[in-house]
Amino acid sequence: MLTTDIPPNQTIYVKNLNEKVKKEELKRSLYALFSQYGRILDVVALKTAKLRGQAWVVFSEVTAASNAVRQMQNFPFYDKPMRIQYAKGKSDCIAKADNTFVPKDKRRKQEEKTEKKRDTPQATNGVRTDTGTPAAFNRNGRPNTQETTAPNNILFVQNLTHDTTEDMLQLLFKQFPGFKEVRMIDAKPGIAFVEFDDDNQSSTAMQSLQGFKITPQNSMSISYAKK
DNA sequence: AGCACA
Repeated sequence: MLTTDIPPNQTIYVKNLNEKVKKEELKRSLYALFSQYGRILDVVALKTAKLRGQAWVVFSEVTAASNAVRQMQNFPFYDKPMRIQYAKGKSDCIAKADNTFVPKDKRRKQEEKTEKKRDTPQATNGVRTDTGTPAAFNRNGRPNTQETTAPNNILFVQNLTHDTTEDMLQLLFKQFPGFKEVRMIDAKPGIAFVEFDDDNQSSTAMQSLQGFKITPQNSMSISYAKK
């Protein structure tokens, strides 16, 4: 059968990643790309011989991971189709929240005595049933700080981190119909122009990605470019 | 291909 023999996990295991991409950029892009499926608690990527080309993305909910596994399967990411599965084990950041974390030197046997689970763990009260939620849904609760610039098929993106690349933005914007290209200016880091075929398509992308957190602390600000 | 927490 397919690679579905691994039980669901709130962490996804992503492989076939482009190994030329630097680790920090890779993590940032994965964060940006997968944020549309839910809250991301951690992204782990190592560049060791054994672990390059792979990454783990930890979601706060299993349902988010499930949607990501299905919907982003084979997504062309830095020119290579992503292969996504559930992770085999539990991420450390989850184990720490669980109180089941054991430092790495003691992991030779994880034989657990199947001790009684408490009925009231702390973080299972807000289960979200987001099946069928469309992709590229941004859940920042901020009001729309709409500029008064007239609609334009070209968008003006601000508040990017200075190491944001055209490739990273392309990954985000090309999900929307009518996408043409991303342009950045070396002399002006932190901003970008994104072109669509027409005003309606640019507007749709703008509304979906407005305030999108490109990192946990940087939200993109999008307006129409001036003519 | 490769399942870790530099």
